[in-house]
Amino acid sequence: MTDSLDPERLACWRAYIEASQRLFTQLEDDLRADSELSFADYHVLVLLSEAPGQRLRMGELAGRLVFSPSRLTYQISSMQKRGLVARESCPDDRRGSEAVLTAAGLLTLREAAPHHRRSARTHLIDDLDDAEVACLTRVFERLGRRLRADRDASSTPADK
Amino acid sequence: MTDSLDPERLACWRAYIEASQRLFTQLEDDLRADSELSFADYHVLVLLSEAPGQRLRMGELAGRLVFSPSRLTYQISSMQKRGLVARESCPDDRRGSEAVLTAAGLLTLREAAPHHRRSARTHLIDDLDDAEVACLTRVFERLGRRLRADRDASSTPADK
DNA sequence: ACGCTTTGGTTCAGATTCGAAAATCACCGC
DNA sequence: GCGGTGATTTTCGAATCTGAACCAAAGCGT
Repeated sequence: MTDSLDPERLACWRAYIEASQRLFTQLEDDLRADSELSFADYHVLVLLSEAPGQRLRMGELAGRLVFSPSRLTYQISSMQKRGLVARESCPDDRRGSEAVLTAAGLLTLREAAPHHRRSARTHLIDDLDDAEVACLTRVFERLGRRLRADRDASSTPADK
Repeated sequence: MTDSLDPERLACWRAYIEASQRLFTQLEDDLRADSELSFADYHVLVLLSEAPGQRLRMGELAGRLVFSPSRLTYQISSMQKRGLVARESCPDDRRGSEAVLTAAGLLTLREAAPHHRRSARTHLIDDLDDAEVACLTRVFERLGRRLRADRDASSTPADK
């Protein structure tokens, strides 16, 4: 009762949820249509390609992808089988390992990128005016920061 | 090259993708923490509870949930096992069947709703000012309409 | 009424995902 | 240096999801 949403905000919430789910599935479909990559595959390739040395620790990658640890293991194994990434054990910390982008992976990414960008643009980006871009950026960067903080806080219960 | 995104829009895109993924997983976790429902379960219950007669055709449900047909079958079967919904064959069209909300399902929904609303509010909604709500609503309703239209168009290739 | 195509749903096999427990190694104080 | 504690990743089993094949009923033309 006391915590019901007013109609405007309820409509906002629902529109966001539904459209986002549609958009994510559409992006998946597009990506699979003109490359051999899933959205997750693509995202991994992008992150690695931008990382120094084109390599990242598993934990770091999982954090940025918002993947559970076990999902990341499966994901990387799958990409490893297809030759897109390699797994190397970390020199500094022998507990950890890191994913490294291969030449084939980079090539695949360069191949897929234009298609994906086009897909992102036609489905959402080109349809936004400057004010909307500014608004979305502000909202979602704030949201991302907060959710990241929440997660860190709950994993580190250094409270009180 | 010619289709690269300017930095503002790239940042916008990435912030949206990452924050949304975080938000969706957070909502799942919250929901599971204080009820026995997944986000999909909850969504099904909401749609049924608002439908006339608290019943919906499978196809209709699949369309609104953005689920593949087989996924919906699985989803409903699972909820049926738990007594949240019942399956009845449609009188008008004997091919079809419809999902009906049970008393237990309605009760479960009423139980879970306040928690979920609270979660939606603390993670996103309460953090938005009125202008942002208006902006998001406008953007995502437009996006939803367009994606729905795209999908209908591709399934009905009544072109030319 | 009879074939043919289409539509609404399900089933099945296989791929993907998750959570929990285990394995591996690092770090710290003694 | 040794045992305890913590961090990082993998393994394992169960749950979920997908696409393709399938079935039964409806629609349509003849």
